Amino acid sequence: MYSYSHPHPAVTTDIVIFTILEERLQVLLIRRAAEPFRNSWALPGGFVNIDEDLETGALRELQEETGIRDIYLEQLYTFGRPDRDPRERVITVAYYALVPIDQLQSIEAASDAAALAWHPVDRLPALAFDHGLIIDLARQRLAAKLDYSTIALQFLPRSFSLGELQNVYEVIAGETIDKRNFRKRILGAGFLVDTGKLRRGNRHRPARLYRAKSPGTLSYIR
Amino acid sequence: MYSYSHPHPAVTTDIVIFTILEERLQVLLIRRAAEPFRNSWALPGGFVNIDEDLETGALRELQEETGIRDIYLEQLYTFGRPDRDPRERVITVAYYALVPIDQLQSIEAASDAAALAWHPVDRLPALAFDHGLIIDLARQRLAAKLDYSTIALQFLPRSFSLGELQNVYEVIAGETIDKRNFRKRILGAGFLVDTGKLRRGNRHRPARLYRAKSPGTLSYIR
DNA sequence: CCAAAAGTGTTCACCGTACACCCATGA
DNA sequence: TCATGGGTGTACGGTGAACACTTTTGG
Repeated sequence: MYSYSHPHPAVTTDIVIFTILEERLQVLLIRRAAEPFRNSWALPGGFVNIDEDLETGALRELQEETGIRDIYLEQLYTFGRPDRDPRERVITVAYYALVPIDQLQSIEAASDAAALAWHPVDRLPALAFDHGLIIDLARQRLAAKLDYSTIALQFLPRSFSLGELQNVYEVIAGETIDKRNFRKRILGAGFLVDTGKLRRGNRHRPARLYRAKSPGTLSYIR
Repeated sequence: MYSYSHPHPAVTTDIVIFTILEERLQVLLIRRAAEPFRNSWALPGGFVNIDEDLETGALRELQEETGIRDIYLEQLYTFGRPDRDPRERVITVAYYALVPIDQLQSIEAASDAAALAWHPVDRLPALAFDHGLIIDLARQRLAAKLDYSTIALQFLPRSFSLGELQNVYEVIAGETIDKRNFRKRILGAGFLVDTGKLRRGNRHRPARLYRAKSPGTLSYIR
């Protein structure tokens, strides 16, 4: 069954990095400096080291190319069409990651690439390889997970208002939600706790701040 | 980013092949003839050819090792811990497949391996590599998909009774279901059509036979 | 005082769940 | 005639959806 005689393909990880910026779901892309697809936009990613776990490799690429650390990361799907890279056989294990909106500044600071930019997922430029497919699948997965998990919390700082959380839902689902129903559903689910604090300083009524009951952990609903 | 200098890992596909047999969810395993894990049971699978799509490779392994063709196949997850194979770095793209109960006989006939056997998922023998983890994840995915898709139909012949379908649900979920509620829910979902035929020849009242409205296609509910 | 977001309840339709008996057949 | 699975309806509680006004603040 197993032998050493087979030619081995290259294996990479690519990461679809989402955030919410300017009321839109956006993806972090890197402009390619080399052929093929020179000057096209592409997902951050790269080769998996020979002694490195797949997820570790994805985290390393994330850190090296964008400076991002300690964020939610999940394996998405593995893409392996033989013709997806014109140079050699490259199989890519795609991941997706979510960046909290309060950590956006730190990205440009830490990354050596000035070629990084956020792009709204509904207005993507021409993309290298099959990265368009990958982003599309990631978007579907993210939208599906909104309904039955606490994944939306990964976009927000430790404490946040219900209005901010509702905004995350609306932007990803692409539709507005009734405020009263949303609050009933979210508070009824029981994974938020009231911090007792208020967000003041806006020119309107202050919002109660909540935090996740188990921060960092993904919970499932129903 | 991409270069030819990196050492490339081996890439395999492994397939968790499910069926329902003797009122139990079972997995098809192959007894290993070679080291490592000689004489342990393992998932069918093998190397991806260098010019072959991942799914094509999985289908080919399925055919070669078990004789099975034309069944439901879906990518599950990619496992890549550096130590998962003691010989060299092997990344495996795991798939799962569902064999209809009316195709079980054809398997032993077509496979050259007398070392193939069905094992109930809740009574598995010692398994090679991380194949225990893979089966466990596949089982979770299958159980989850029961609730929101028509995947259960993949275990049944073209036409089947509601009792047979209910049995599939019960065996996979591991719990009994109220018959009237089940029938209301399934028929209400609208993806079955009455064939008008009856299954006779048992020593009890004949059952109406149904078939999928779109056979082969997976539909989603809600 | 005004603009802007926060906060709050009720009604109704629908759906999942609990629950028990008769039917048709072959042996 | 009897054992076996097939087939059927109703009542109830919970949940998701629709819907509008008052509150609090900063400028």
